Amino acid sequence: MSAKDESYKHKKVISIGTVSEITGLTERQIRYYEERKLIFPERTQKGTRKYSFNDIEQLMEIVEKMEDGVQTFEIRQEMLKKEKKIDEKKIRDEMIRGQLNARFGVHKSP
Amino acid sequence: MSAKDESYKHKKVISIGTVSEITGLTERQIRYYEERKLIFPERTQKGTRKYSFNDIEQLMEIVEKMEDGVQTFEIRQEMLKKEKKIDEKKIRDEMIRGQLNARFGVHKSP
DNA sequence: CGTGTAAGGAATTCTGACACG
DNA sequence: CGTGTAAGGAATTCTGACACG
Repeated sequence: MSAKDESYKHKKVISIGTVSEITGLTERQIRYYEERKLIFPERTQKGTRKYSFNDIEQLMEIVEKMEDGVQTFEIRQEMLKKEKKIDEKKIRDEMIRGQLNARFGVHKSP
Repeated sequence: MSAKDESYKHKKVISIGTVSEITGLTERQIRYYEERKLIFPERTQKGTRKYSFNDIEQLMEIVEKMEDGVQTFEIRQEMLKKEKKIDEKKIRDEMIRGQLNARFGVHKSP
């Protein structure tokens, strides 16, 4: 996926009414999941929430988990675990990259 | 590009205020370009316009052409020409496919 | 805990029109 | 032709709170 496609997915441009239509959730529910830190819309200057397609996908996953009786608190914990794993992978990758550079790296500026 | 990425690009979910922010155009301008048939937003049930990322890109191109002194009428004509070319290619492709099928095609149902 | 709802206000969007040029 | 603007109305969104359970 190119960087451009990524920007489509992550750019926060969709207002809550549209998100409600797409996901089938009420605005109340969508705001509540934000309160529980499951999604993180941006705000315009005057305070209206803006969501990305990625947020919508996240909401779809939340819906499924809620239907399985999972509580928002647990969903949040799962999210934090996943983030942690990703961060750890990043650190590992950077370490490998750093060591390769230290031994075989090309130094561009003199 | 996968079908999913395509849907991000073409799904009409962005309201005019956001489009205005992103493109730098006034709402007046955006509505006018619609009147001139340069863009085709969808409408919600209650009549508010919804744009896609593709529409935004289209608007960016319009901006450049307008800066070059091209009139909306001419921009529309260019668009129609391009569409025509695409349609012609589609027909050619389908004819080739059809002929291949007629001679060597596999018939799935007996 | 998760969600519905009524309340009041602020911001958004829409249309049709007049204006300038 | 392309765009600005004031006008009036309708639809959207926001917050904080009460309710149920």
